[in-house]
Amino acid sequence: MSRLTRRFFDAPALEVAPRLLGCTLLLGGVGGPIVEVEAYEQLDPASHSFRGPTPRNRSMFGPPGHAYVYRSYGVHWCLNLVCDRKGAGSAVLVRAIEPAHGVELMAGRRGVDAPRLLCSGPGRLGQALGVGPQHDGLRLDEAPFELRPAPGPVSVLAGPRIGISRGTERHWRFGIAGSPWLSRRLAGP
DNA sequence: CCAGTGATTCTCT
DNA sequence: GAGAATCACTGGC
Repeated sequence: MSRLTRRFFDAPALEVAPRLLGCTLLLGGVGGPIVEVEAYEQLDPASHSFRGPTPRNRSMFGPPGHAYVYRSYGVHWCLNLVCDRKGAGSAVLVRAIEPAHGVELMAGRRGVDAPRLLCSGPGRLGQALGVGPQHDGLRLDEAPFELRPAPGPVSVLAGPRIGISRGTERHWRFGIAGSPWLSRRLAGP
């Protein structure tokens, strides 16, 4: 793990999540700027790590700067970026990116052409980038992953996380204000 | 709005 | 080990 990547992710997911917005995420050269994320911490009833390590979530308890990939609803592969020091059970769910690189490949994998339907949502994004169980636990600073810093500051909005039944009072979903690529709109200030 | 989807995890024997 | 509930979603009504 490179020093830079280690330092970037060695913080609670709640801190790392907004800093990821605007950073370009690629898998096999396919991807684009991250526009929407959610933070999950261990002391968080909505988090997979809430009840401690299990076979599925073990990557969440591994070193920061690695991927945690899980299968959702028996269908979708969703991508998380592990944060904080070893054992913290802290990660950021990547919910949406702007389809910028490999758009044709994304469209082929997704079976749709509409750009809005390629990467807007964690399941869609996983399918578009070709995320699978083979990526669970991989480092984010080497192939097939690539993570580039944001070119400049972005305007961040926060709101409740999507699709959870507990921990809904925590407004730990973050998105770039006004981005047309969000999976759902975020309320303004 | 709600059905499909199948692994994961909890609870009770 | 078996039965049941839950689920960080999507797509089609």
